[in-house]
Amino acid sequence: MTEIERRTTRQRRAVHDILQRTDGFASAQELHQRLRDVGDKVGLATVYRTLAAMADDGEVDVLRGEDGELRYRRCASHGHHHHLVCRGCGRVEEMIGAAVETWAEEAASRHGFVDVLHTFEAFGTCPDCRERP
Amino acid sequence: MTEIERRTTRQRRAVHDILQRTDGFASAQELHQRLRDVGDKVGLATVYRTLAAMADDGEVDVLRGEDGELRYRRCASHGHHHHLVCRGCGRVEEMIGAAVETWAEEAASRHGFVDVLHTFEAFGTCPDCRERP
DNA sequence: CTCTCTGCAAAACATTTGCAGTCGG
DNA sequence: CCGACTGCAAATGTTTTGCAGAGAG
Repeated sequence: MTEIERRTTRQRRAVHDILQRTDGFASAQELHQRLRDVGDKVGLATVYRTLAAMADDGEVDVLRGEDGELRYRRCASHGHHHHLVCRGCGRVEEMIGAAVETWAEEAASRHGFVDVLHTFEAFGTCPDCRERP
Repeated sequence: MTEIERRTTRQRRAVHDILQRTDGFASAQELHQRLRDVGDKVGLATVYRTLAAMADDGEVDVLRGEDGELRYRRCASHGHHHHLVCRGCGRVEEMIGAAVETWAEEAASRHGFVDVLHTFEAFGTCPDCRERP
């Protein structure tokens, strides 16, 4: 799946563009719908394949929502960081904290684990959505 | 879904028991299979419904595997904690650290978010599995 | 008795895959 | 031209749901 030649196609560009115009995370389904709304006809399967490829190449961030759905986002800050996602509007705040990283690494090595990757996601209600539920 | 009366049935007990005899996390599918192996006939749907109810009542820990599958475990330590799961054998180590909690809460309130829940999962390779890949 | 629980089959969903046709380089 | 890319439909795999009957209290 990795290190394969990628061609530049209309649909590839379309997915890339829609991702560029989208703040926060969006699922493949949502992106497909959004493309459809804009008039770009791209097959759902292609959206999935393209996103998978982009994620593979590290061009997009991926996270799994509370419901298990995969969500993608244009990769802005390339460093390792985590997210605070609003349940209501999907707005995303970034959380950067060396503390967690250190803690995770320390705990991992204490148990002798290697190749450890971790995910941290926080879901809550943002100020705006709190006012009008 | 919450605060509903729960009845004590054979299948309820069966699920509870199998969970009790299982170390680490297991998916609903796995538990259902295990029940079948033991001779306890319980419908798959019932396993799902029961696990959901138990999770709802805080009787079991729930975590979503890397593949998005939900996995359940008998709730040992009732406090809030996180997991270090071995990709190879599924072995689970618990990680307790006030630091993360504090950090998460602090970050959440800094952004004005409320009702914030967070998940942290670490996946790696344990010492045993490292030796024989 | 009453109301929750169960089983089974069907449905709902997100995601993947097989294939024949398309098209970038 | 060649092989990667696409669309569509069909397949997967997990989780949910509808409904009639069973059983706990």
